Amino acid sequence: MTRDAAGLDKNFNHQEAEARLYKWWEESGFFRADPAAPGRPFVIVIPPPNVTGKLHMGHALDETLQDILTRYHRMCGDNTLWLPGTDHAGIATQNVVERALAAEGGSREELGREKFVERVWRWKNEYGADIVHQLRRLGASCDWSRERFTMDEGLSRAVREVFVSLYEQGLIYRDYYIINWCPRCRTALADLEVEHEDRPDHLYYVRYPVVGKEAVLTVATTRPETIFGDTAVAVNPQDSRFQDLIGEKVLVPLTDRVAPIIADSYVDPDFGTGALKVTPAHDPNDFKLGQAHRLPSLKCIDDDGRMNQAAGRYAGQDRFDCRRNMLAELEEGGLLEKTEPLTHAVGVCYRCKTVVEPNLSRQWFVRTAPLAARAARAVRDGETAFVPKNWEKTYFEWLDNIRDWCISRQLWWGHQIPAWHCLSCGQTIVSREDPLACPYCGEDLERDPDVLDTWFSSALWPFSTLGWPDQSPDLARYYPTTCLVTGFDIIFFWVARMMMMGLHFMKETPFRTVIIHALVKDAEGRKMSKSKGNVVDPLNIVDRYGADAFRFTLCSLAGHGRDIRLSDERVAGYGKFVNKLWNAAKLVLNNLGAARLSDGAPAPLTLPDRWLRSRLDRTVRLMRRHLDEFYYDRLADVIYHFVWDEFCDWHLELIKPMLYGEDEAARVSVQSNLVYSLSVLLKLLHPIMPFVTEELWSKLPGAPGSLMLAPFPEGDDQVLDPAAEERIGFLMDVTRATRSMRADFGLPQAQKLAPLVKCGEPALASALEEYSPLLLKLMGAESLGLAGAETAKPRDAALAAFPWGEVWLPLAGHIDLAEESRRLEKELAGLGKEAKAARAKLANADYVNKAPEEIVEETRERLSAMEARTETLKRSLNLLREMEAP
RNA sequence: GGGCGGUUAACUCAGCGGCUAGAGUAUCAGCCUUACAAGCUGGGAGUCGGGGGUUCAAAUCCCCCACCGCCCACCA
Repeated sequence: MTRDAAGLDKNFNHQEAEARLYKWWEESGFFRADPAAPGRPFVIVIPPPNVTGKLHMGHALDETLQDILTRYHRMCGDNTLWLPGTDHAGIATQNVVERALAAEGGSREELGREKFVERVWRWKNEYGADIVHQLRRLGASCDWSRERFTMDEGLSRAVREVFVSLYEQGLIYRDYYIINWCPRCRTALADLEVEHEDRPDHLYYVRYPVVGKEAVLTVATTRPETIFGDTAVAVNPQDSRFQDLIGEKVLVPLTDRVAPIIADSYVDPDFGTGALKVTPAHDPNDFKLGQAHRLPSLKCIDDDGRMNQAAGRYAGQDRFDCRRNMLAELEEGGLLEKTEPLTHAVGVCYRCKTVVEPNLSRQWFVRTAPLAARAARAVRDGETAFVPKNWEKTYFEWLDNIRDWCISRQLWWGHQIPAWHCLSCGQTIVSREDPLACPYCGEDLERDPDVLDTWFSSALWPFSTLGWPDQSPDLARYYPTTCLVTGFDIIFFWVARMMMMGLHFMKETPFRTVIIHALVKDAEGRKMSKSKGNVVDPLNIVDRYGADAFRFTLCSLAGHGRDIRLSDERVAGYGKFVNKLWNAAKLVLNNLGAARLSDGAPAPLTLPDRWLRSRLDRTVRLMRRHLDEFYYDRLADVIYHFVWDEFCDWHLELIKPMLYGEDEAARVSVQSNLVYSLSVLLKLLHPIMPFVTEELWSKLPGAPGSLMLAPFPEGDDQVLDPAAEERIGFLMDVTRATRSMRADFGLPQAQKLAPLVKCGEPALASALEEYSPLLLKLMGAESLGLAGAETAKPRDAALAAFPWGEVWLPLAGHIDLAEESRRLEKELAGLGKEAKAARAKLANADYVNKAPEEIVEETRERLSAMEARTETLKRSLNLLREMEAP
């Protein structure tokens, strides 16, 4: 590829530059944080991706938003740390390795616990790094020297310390309870880990003969197989239909057991038959009823989802096979009254979608009430704020209704619970150090086989990664963290639990701001999923359009909504933006003369330069505001339009004549402003588009070191220049009016024009005189004249009216009178409508009296300007009519 | 059952009490103007989901309705 004088290729070669620049940044240690360094801390801990994961759009969005903040604050001179890492993802990872084993014809049971865990570690070390390397492709400026893993030694120590402390404080306990059980994963699940899906199903009406009476009690159930675990039938005590049956007994169908008929107000008389079968071992509600009425619990389904001995001859059958088979038997025996279709919510495992089986078992729980109350209070008191704020309601909703958290999992991959059970005396020991023998009786101990919920260790992430429980320098300097950036799907799973643990153990909120972003959907708004085949691979986008274009796209889409629709066209559009920037820089860099950035900020001399500096300053302020308030979409919008519209379309075009001209003083002034303003643009863009900006920075004469470490621009009242903005605004009006009239009259580009401007304001008129040469090319004009106050508009000239005056375009021989009349009439009509509305407002006494003074004043000014323009247009139109008339 | 969003141009979205409701894409017309045709210039395009209310003023605030989506939930 050919390079120009400034050393720039024709286009930005993102493939080559991204790899090279990232390597340079990383090797130079630019990402590394130093707790001993000065500066206000700015800290983000990454939401750790699962080691099993491949980088998907959700990560890409999440990491991009974090990197934008990180790079911005690093440039602001803050002591910035973005701490990366991965999560061991208990069930997910175990599933992956089990599948691999199965493919080899093995199983984890065959291998045994120790060997299996070794095998998972090998898998993790081999493949777990994938996602971490993929993050680098996006330009993520994480401090890789601090990378952590939820099962590394330090974090494991933190987990153990937390478990033991909570146990000692009575906030962790072990008990029999009905929990959600996944028969496929063969583990308990927390309530949160159960997803509810509406599925079409059936309601079966089953007859329970009443013992010693002719009566039959019919019960409606969706799960007839649990009949084998029935230990009562319940009715509502108010229900007149069943008064004489309360206290009697029924024969449980297909068994030889009898069960009492009990009364409880929980039963809804209007559902089904008003009678409810009670299976305390396999239904949470029934479990409660069982406790209240001291009913026995009878399990009829085993941990693998098969019926047990309680199911008699159905023992060993899968629960759903059993259902089918027993229904046939009920039918035959005349015990099935009827079957109705029913759609209801079925709980399924969030990992494998298997229908969960509520199951009575002994598990470990966290007593959440006190922790949750504190976590809610921290947000109510403003110690932590959500952005956007409305997510706080969701957060409160969950915390205020929280139930105890089941944390034990019957898996092998994870943090094994530090509890030992004495085989002899039955005591349980929970300890920081592995005990050798039972402290109560001296006999042998057996370690509790269960591991902890993956989210238990993630809950500690903001402080465990910084060295806790040790009082490390990192912990002292970087806790609490500043921002947490994540999707709303894990507010409960993760955010709320980090709040609980952080507040409990660190006595301080884990982060000041929680930035909740939308979820990335496909272009049609559908969730991306493998089964739908609509998954877009972020790395494929990066390959095709470059990380910068991709990041800019994600930034521009990251409004405060609920979902983000990613389309290829959008990314392609921002790819063009990268190209635009590249080319603008090429123009600048190839025409700088001797100007160097190290010469310092120039004193702006020419009007276009003063204008640009002023506009740039406003842009800097806006960018900072949007960055500080996390308005990513506005951030992208502001810089996009500044670069494209103001810098490229106007400034560069305005200064070209001076840049290429003979006047050396003007040229040098323009050049020094160019090198300076380009440098500011690159800084502003860098957090969003790190690669192309760094590459251009390296070509900027006199630009020191890496752009990553350059100071982010600040607003400067000295360069705000409203007068320059007004003058350039006026020159733009003239230019646009002329262009527009050319188009309206269909004049070819080759046709040179000679517009005249009539302007009563001396300051503007003098700007026109001075800078009209710069405009000629933009308008395709050969001359641009200033009409004196007494000059009348030539009869054959087209007209454009402005608050400051008029633009006339003499069109001898070209003017189409009818066309010009149409133009003016259209303009007048629009103006008339607007003026009418303004007049109506001002005629309204209520408006004049009640609206704020400045609003009313503004309306008055607008109206008088409109009236002046209307007059001008009318005069011109009358003139035309006279000419048209024979 | 409870809660939260959304409905604005052909498409994707922004605006959330006060300039003639904006942008990108798409579209139409004219241009290869020595940074960029991945470009330049000009234009067209919207009863802001429906209905009611509050207000001097409503896309914006309140109520009702319709449709779409999401989350939470132990009615079998």
